[in-house]
Amino acid sequence: MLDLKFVRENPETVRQAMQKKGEEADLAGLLTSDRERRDLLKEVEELKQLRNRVSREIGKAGADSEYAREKKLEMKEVSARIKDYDEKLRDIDLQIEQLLLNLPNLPDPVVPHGYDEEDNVEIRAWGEKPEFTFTPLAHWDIGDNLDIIDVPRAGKITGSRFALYYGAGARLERALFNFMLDLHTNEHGYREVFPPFLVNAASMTGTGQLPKFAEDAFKVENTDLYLIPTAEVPVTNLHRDEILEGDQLPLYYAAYSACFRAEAGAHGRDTRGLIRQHQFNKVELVKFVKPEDSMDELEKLTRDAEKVLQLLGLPYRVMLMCSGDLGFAPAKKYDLEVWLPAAGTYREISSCSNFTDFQARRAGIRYRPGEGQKAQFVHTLNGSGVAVGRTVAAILENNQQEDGSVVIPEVLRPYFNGIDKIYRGVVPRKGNSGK
RNA sequence: GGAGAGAUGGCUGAGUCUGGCUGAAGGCGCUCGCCUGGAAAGCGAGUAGACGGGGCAAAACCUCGUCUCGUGGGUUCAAAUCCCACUCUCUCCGCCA
Repeated sequence: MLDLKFVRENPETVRQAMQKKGEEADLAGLLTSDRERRDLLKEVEELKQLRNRVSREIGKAGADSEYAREKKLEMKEVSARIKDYDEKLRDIDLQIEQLLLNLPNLPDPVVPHGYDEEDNVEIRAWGEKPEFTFTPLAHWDIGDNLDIIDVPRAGKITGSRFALYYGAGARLERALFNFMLDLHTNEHGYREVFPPFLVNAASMTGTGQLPKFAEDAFKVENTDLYLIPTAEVPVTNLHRDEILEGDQLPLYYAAYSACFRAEAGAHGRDTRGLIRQHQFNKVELVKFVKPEDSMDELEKLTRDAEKVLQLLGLPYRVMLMCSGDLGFAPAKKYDLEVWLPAAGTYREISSCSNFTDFQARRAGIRYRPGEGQKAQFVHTLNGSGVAVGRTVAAILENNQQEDGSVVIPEVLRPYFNGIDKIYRGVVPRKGNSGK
């Protein structure tokens, strides 16, 4: 959310930002309502001042005094008018709130102008794309051949865009999020959080999923609760409506969670495999920082996410999102894209964003820079560290061997009792060397 | 699910029965000052937020006003205080992984 005062004083800046991002919102309506609100406010406050003053005087003069009898009728009238104004004001406040919640964040000046993913800028790339002496299979075929991923039965149990894992596949999923959490908590200084997977509407509004993107979320019937689309939502809302002390910052959190997305509007896209599921696992990194540090913190956060892919030996590139692909809430965003050899493309596996004070203002997350100083909004950041399902896909595809087996990345082997390969029928239990 | 208790500032805690300069006593904490070689103790002063108007080029800040005692409504000239609904927390019982 943008500051209403800022919007009032810089409408042209806001208009340009919307245009750059390709977002639509009723800016003119907002400015009109704001003007109307301030006019109303002035009138009603004058009436309230009058009523307050007279009420005090009635109290002093005594409720049965001549003065009281005379003024009571008059004030009854005033109260009725106040009530009338207050109702109008409440309507317009609500209107302003909604309009404001639908204004996108301002893009950072360094964000390149562009319209879609074609205009994103590659910042750096890492790793060697594997060379195959055979035609590499897609991960869904590998998973099927190894009997570790079962899509048909997940479809029977639940529906499309779900998968279930067996044996080494399930172990791989679990090994990955354990590895990621271990890395970020042990090496990168994040505090582990295990959050609720259901959140209320206020939390969804705080991070920006609501009201604009309601159709992307699963809502639990007969409740106010939503399945989280990312751990970003519960973790960022940890400090909703709080004032943090300046010396507490920066705060780093790492959270594993399942993520649930309706994928409305993605019909027919990525229908096969693990790339686009209604439910997937992810380790999310969330930071609360001082405004002046947030751009540096975004760089560090991105590096922390990259480290996961580096240790897993997965080739990837870092893309700076152009204005048109930036999205609603971020001011600046990097995507990490992992190499998927079967399709011969890079696919997004992590998204690292600086939201500046956009979420903080929505969620009321502030900090006190120093003793006696006025509280101001923190900057929030988050990034996937990283999406687990897509990592499984990337490992299966990049590490596949001609005999159909898949080499387990070195750093994951401790989670596999030392087994170094997944092949059909392998059981990663203790004492099984995998030979 | 049944029964009961509660929600007040950064924290703690009065005020609610008996409505009226109470945005709210006291304590703790914090800030500044005095004291001290320095510190503790002691003493003095200060210490909520949001919104709108005015001062200011603007921020900080100053000033005036309005709102806020879980949330929303009602009664009243006037509500932390009375009435209703809801939310949340705690205790006991039941059920349950």
